[in-house]
Amino acid sequence: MDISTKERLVNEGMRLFGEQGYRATSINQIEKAAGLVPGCGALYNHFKSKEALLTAGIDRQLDRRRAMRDISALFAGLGDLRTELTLLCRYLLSVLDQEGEFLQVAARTPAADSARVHDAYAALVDGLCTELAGWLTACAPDLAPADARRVATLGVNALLGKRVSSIVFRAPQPDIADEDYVAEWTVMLADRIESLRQN
Amino acid sequence: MDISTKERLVNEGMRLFGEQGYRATSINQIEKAAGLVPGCGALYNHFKSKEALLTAGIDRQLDRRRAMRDISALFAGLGDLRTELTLLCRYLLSVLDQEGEFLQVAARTPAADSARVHDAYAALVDGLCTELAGWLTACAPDLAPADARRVATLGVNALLGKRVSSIVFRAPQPDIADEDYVAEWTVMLADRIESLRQN
Amino acid sequence: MDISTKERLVNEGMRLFGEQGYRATSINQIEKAAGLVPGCGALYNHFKSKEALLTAGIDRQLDRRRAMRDISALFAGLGDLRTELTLLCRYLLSVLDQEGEFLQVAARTPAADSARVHDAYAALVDGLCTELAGWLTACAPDLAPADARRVATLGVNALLGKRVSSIVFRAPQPDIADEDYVAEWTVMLADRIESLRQN
Amino acid sequence: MDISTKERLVNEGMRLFGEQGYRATSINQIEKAAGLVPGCGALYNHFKSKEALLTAGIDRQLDRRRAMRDISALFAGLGDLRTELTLLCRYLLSVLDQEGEFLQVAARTPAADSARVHDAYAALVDGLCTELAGWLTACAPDLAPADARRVATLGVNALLGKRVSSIVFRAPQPDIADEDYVAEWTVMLADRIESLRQN
DNA sequence: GATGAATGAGGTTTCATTCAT
DNA sequence: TATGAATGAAACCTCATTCAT
Repeated sequence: MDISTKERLVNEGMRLFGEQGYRATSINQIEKAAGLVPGCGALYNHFKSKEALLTAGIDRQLDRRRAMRDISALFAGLGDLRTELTLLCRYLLSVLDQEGEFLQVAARTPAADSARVHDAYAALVDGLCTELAGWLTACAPDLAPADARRVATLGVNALLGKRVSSIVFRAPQPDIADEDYVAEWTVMLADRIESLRQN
Repeated sequence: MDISTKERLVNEGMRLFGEQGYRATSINQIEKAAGLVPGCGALYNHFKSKEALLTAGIDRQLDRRRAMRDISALFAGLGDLRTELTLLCRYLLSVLDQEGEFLQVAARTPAADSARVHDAYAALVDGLCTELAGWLTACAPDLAPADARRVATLGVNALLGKRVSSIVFRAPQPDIADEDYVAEWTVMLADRIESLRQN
Repeated sequence: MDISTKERLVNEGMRLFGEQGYRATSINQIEKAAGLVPGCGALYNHFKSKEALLTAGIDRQLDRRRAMRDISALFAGLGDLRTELTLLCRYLLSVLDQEGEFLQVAARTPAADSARVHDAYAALVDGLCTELAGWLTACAPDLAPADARRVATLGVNALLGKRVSSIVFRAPQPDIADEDYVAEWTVMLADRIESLRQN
Repeated sequence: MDISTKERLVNEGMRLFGEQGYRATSINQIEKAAGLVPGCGALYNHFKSKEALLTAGIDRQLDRRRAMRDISALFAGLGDLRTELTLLCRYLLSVLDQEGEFLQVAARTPAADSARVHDAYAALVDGLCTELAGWLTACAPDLAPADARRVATLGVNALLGKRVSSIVFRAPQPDIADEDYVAEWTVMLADRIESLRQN
């Protein structure tokens, strides 16, 4: 029920890193947000340094991601390509949404400040592409691996671009509803896969 | 050959803002990079404040963008949908590459620091979508505007996602060459448009 | 014996503000004078800003003044007008001497820097005039209030002018000893009051 | 008709020194107020340094004061002590008003910044006391010089206190009109002088 | 005589961190 | 575990002054 001080520090730290960037966020701000008296370095009772807090936040995000992995396997075998693609698209979007805070942090934290952040980003995107490619292959076994990979990458990027716009750049694309976007995405990928299978 | 101090300040400022973020970049760094003695506030002979330098940089980027606009009109009328789409895709990627520094700055500058930055981002993406949608409509006049917009947004996002990954998150997707990506993008959009025209 | 850092900061701050003026006094100077390492912003552990330090100093002065108030009541009822006036004159001078540091600060701090300082000054002088006028009335009940006020104001100003010269402008009037000045002041006011009573 | 740049610099410099203090006033402010482009050091075409400008301003004030001196001689010989004292009181007040800007500068400029300022202040007050004492002696030749000096000093201080309150501390004493103050001052000094003559 | 640019010094304030309590 | 205080470094920015034009 009670949430520990350490956890609160990670929560507020990641939130503020996402909003303002790592360098632009002061330890005072984090302490204040976590309900501690700012300026007293209470954070140092829980983390060795500011960077250690960031690392802990990233690691927590990686853990969460690992826990979510392979949920997409549940969607397989429904038989209908379009239905499965729709579910998968929604799944990918929800992953990106869950990673929204992390995406912000990664975007606002230059590689010089934390290599780990950028490794985690690369792993995230690569993981999603691999996941989607694997699913495409599972669902259309006669697809060439390179083809699957190419289509999957484009599919992931199309979703990533949309979410990055709204989450990182805070510029949502309000003229197109998520529903319609998912539908369009599904059609394009399904058509393309069917077209590739025929060759 | 001669490049004015003011221009050098904008150049180096935007470069550093892109690399490190606005807040994380110090005026000393910018002055040093521009060949001035740091710590003397020489920057303030040219700009009222750090934020004014950022604003000048954004405005310069907006000017450059305006100058590039409508070049895509040159590609129209080649007759072959796939050829035109290929050119257009390359054009969009080159625009994003030219805006790379700006994308970095925008990603690393929270809205609280500069609303103008985020307005410029929204204008950029919206402009590209509008441009692409307009081109699709010109090339397939029987396309419903909403359809064109949807396809265009997805197309732009697919490119944006790719470039943001490499430019902002410094996580290129090296397993797929740009050429192949362009080809895939072209095929998917062309197929989709042709499919939409038949209805 | 022990005097807290916060108190030391107020002490030294007010002393330096008095000597040099508020704007001309740097926080480094104050920190150094208070025995802290300058340039580290140690002052900010105790005060929100430079202005907060000034405000604290003014408030402390106001407190001290309140504590001194109405001591003059002790002098009343001696029966002899001249004796009482002499005591009162010495009292007023001692108040001004105690407020010497504050007078310096007020003189050297333009209203734009701190309205509170100038309010405090007005309250001080007005308080002294009121106090003296009240005493005159108590000691010569048939005096018209306006007459008492006028005489009191002139009496206070005559002392204020002398002390401001020496304290604020550092130009003492060494040709006349304080004792003689007090005597002259007493005679002039006593004569005037007696003259006013007869009408 | 045209007022030279140099003169404008002295005018605006003294005005700003009076309002804000010497240290708190920047050369940029003075240049801007004088209609020059700030930050270009145009002031240095006319004065060797900021302090030289202050010195020039003080010297100009001293010149003006010298030009006014001995005007009081005009009032002598009217025969009526009270009439002459009234005129003299008005004269002294007008001198203080004319020196208002200088009084501000002197109050806000610590001695460390300019010894000349404080010498000028001492000379001003001493001059006024001497002038008044001389006039008292001229008008009542049987007055002991020490008596005259004492009364004169008190008289000058009573006016100085009033004007310093309003000019330097910006705390006018609005409950008593200048007219009434002059009348009270006249009566008190006249009574006192007459009383001294009888002994 | 006026200006744009440069510079060393220093202004107020914030920051990450440490330490005694 | 939390806090108040201290500190070195560095942030943004201003200042007085100089110099070439």
